[in-house]
Amino acid sequence: MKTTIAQVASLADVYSKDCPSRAALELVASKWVLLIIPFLAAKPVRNNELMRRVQGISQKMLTQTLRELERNGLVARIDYQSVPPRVEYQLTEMGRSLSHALLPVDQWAEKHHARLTAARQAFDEVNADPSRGN
Amino acid sequence: MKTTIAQVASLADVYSKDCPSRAALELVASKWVLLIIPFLAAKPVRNNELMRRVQGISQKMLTQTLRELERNGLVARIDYQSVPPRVEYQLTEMGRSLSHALLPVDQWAEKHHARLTAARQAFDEVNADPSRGN
DNA sequence: CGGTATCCGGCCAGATACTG
DNA sequence: CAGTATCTGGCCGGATACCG
Repeated sequence: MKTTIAQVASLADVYSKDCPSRAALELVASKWVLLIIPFLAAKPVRNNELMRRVQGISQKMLTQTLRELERNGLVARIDYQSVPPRVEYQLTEMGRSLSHALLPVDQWAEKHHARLTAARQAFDEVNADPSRGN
Repeated sequence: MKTTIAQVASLADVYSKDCPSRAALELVASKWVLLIIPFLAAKPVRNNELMRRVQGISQKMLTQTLRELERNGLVARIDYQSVPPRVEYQLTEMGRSLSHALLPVDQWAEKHHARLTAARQAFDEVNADPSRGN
């Protein structure tokens, strides 16, 4: 698997300022989307479990993200109309196709984060504030 | 190619609030990174060409994004020290591995944007502001 | 050409309180 | 349990002007 010039050349729309595919890209360019979509790929999940498993997300951001994903047809919201309330979120078919694209990104982050940190530290050391003078 | 439960279960760190891999994910969760990294995969590119091809980006955001990618070891900045100035940006090996993960996301956006738009319009119609009352 | 520096409005997102 | 409503500070990013 190698990125070829032909593959990149095949991309055109996303580089166009006003193409709707740019909007699609911006929808996906979100850390919460990057976490939630692959998480839903395993099984339908309730609001509460997402709150616990996607650490650091607030109820507000969770609802907001899920709503936006539902609005764009990526996630289906299943309300069981029961008491106490029970709501499940699951991927649509289009959502599943997205999870196939996003999972490798998450895996990449887990695999390379140590090298990123090392590179960052090296860079910051070389470019340390010269006004301190040493 | 199908996303399995095992694959998602293999992800752990990114869902942890304080793991560095979360920071790695947030670095990538940017529309400009999503556009610039795959674009550099084809060949080394100059600042000026990026400005023209990545439509809508400002000089400020371009420099800021490239600097952050360079800092994290994903992009190398080649300054030819010539007059007039000539600077090229190219992917490092780690940057190339990232482009392999990001290209499918861009392709997904181009392929599905029409369905996203359609879903959004349908959703907004059903959930139209009820206070208007009809 | 390839950047910096500075200003500033707008929206993002956290905190908090409340609801069916 | 699964949300909504409201307030607010912070920072993101566009616009503009300047520099080697």
